[in-house]
Amino acid sequence: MEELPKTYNPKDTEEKIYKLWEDAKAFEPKIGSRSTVDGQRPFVIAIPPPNVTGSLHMGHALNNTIQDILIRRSRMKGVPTLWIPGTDHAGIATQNVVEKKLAKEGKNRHEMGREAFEKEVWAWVDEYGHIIIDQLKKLGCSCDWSRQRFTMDEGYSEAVKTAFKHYYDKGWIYQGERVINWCVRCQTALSDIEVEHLDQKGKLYFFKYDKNFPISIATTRPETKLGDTAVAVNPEDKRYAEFVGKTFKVNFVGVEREIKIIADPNIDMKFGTGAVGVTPAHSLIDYEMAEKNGLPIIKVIDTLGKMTAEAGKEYEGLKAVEASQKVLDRLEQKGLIEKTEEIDNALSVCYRCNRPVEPQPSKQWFLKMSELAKPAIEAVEKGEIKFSPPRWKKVYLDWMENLKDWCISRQIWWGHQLPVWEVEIKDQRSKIKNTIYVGDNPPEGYKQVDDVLDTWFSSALWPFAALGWPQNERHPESSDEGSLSLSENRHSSEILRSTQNDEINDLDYFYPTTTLSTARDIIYLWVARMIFSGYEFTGKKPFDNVYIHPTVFNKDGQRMSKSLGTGVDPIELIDKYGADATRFGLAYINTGTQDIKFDENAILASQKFCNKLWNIARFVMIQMGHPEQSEGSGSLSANPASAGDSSLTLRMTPKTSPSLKLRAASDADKKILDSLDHLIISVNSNLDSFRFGQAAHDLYDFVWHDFADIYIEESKKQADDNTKAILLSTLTQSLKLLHPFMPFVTEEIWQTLYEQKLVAEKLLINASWPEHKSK
RNA sequence: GAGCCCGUAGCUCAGUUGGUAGAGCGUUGCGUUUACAUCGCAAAUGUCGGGGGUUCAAAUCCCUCCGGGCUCACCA
Repeated sequence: MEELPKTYNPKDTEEKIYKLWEDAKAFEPKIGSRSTVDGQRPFVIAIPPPNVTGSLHMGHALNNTIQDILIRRSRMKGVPTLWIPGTDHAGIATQNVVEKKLAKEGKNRHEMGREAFEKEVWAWVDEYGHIIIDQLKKLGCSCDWSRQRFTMDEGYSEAVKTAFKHYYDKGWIYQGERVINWCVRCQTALSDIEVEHLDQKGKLYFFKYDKNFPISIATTRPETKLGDTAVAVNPEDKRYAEFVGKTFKVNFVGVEREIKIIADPNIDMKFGTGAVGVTPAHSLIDYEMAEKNGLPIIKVIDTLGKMTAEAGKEYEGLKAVEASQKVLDRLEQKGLIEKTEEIDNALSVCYRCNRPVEPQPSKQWFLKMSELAKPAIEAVEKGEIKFSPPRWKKVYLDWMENLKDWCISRQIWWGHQLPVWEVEIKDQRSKIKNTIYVGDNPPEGYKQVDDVLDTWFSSALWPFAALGWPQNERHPESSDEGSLSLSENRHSSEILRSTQNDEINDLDYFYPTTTLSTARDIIYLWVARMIFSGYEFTGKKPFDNVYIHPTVFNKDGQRMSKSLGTGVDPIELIDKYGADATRFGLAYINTGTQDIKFDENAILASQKFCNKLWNIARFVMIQMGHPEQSEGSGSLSANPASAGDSSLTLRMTPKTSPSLKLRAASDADKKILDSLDHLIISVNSNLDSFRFGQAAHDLYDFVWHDFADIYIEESKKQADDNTKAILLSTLTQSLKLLHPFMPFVTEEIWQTLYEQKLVAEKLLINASWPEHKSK
């Protein structure tokens, strides 16, 4: 063992230490028997699988630091602990990335065809999909990499098909024609929550369709008015009461239309003119009104965002914006525009590409939500699943209680193709489409539908599918048929731990998981859907706790965004300050609020803190090993003289044992041991309630001030064996408590302590976690 | 329109059950004594957004207003 250098250098240790853990298989829980420590269930976290296309951002860094803290502490407690990692295929996001790459090469997916395109994406995933995983390792994440999953590996795809068939057989999946959110850029349907609303200034135009029409209307999108088939007014509105039920023929900017006046209680009499032009084809609400009132539907904008033939010859082929201007010009010419107002408007955009969403009538697949929502609401209401901070419970419930059916089909190529095969059977009168769900063998002549499932459909299954559902599911009646031919499946065969017979498998042993830690913006997209999926497919909750971590903004309070250049790259922080400093700093600033304005100083302070700890260790080791060591005498290592002293080794039992407390000879001794006791209590209770920042503050204050500034200084005046024992014990306890936060330095120091026989356990990662016994 | 979060030292933020304001960075002065200059000691700086209320006592609980941010919602 070399002498410890004066300053801690992360670059010398991080890679080496990570390898040490991996070689020791320290991240892989043993599932040999059913018994667990103190009857406790295993502690399990299923990582929010990052997109394969992703690279680590601050949110990831924070979230995965949090998870690793929980995981490492649990492991040290002696509880069987699993952190299961993986990546998400991220349908639209990944397809967009690959399409962009192809565009640079002058190719596009339509020319190359679906099969070739999918190959391209797989190649892309093989080449770049590991990047984010490597970055997680750099951060120090102690995931069990032997269990790593991908939401499109074979076993997982099986899970998706099984889930789909299950819903379909229950009659909850149906195909329907209705107005959905359509992204003109991504060329696919989106679900309601995949649409974001940007506040914008807009213009509200007041006009009449033509001069013979009795009612003025107001709109922000004149071109859509070409598709109007009605005007809706509030039934209470006396101004228009006389017209309700009548139909007027109009010539609207050169296009002949019939407009019926209808009454609808949702119309706000105070807004605009109190009369709304109803555009059934391009507005979700208007579509509903049209259905109620039997209105015709005229589609005037196509899936590319251009005007259709139905919009009229003059407008056909124009982009929506162009058509809008043309309509306005025509109205102007005819003197039909009454006024224009500036208003605040919400522009609907795609959450993946930020381009405007164009509502379109379209035939899509939907999942009925009413039944699924019930147990998911109840579980959270009754506290079976707990949100932390608790206010997110309300956010979750508000959404769940107003759930609409989920549009699950997407018109892209990258994803789980719907396990639906169709064939057209010719009837005498007409053609009838027969839809057949197929597990394995679609009948002759059937063709699989093109659509792919929403990425979140597969993410929703994550906690149990990642653990081997449905293959690992127990079927008591027919257990050993082995009909699943998984032999060719590389991934699945690795994953299916002990599927056979009475041996315990991962799903049995590790599910339900314990804690989910994630960002608030995917409570609906992901968390809610995992909850109802969990109950539906396993009959159990997917996790006990949901921890919603703060959002990390930059110093100016702006959202961190790569494209806007407002982000901070955590990998750069790791390179600059070390992984431990990055982690500790993130934990340190994760206090009460739900927003973090990121300040790099926190990482800098943590780097200094790592160094402080390092030098405390140096000091203690010098005390232990070289009582009379002279300046510059070289190695700290080969001096087992006092280290080998058995009485001293005994004192090294890491718990703040009462025996050690009794030795508190001086006030300083007493004080440091008391403080350590309090620290153990506070760190444990803070971590139990997800108060990471508070735990980090307490650790920082104790180690730096109570230990280094005060006790170490005092210890210099009372250099007896008892003091040494307290120094060493305080150090080892601090290392243990800090290990989940700063795994690398603490392990590195521990290794030196071990080599000097100052501690008994070989790896800190396996050492026992300090608990306050008297409680 | 509904809901949520925040407003404490120049900056970024702590301040679990109410009890005479704290840290890091920055600023000023001193300091190389058995680890650490990525250090130590000391110092300065706050009407705890404004106002009202409860209380012996409020940054901490209640009300209200102002300011900043977020989310949901069928205001065309």
